Amino acid sequence: MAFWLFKSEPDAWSWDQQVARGATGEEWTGVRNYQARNNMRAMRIGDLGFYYHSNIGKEIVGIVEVIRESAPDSTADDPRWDCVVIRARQPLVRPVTLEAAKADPMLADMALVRSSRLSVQPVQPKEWAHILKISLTAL
DNA sequence: GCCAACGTTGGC
DNA sequence: GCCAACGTTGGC
Repeated sequence: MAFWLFKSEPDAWSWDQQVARGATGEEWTGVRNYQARNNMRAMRIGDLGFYYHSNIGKEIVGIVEVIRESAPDSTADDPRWDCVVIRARQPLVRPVTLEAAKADPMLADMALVRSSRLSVQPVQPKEWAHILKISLTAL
């Protein structure tokens, strides 16, 4: 199983909206970047991802699960774009901010920290575990 | 609101 | 196939 990170501006589609979709999940539409799309194509059902709020909050707020593998994006007029479906699993015990991630040497190589604008990123298992740990110990 | 970083487009 | 122009993202 692999780990990922999905960025979303809460103004456009927030964690709360994602949660409200329940087990049905939500098609992760709108990605028009090859790298991000390729990351989605590499996803398998059951893979987990962090849900990151960009612009407002700038923090990882929850965990999502891939429930459908990549298929044509219904909002795209070009067949080269496709996307997965994700559902909310659970909120983080406490959000992990970009600031906290940047300050943590363990996360220095994380795509998010390296100021990548990539909207769908891979997360290393060590990074995944470490962020979960921060989320718990930040209390 | 600014702007740096970066991806994409299109003319040549 | 190069590269300038342009658009977008997202932190600050």
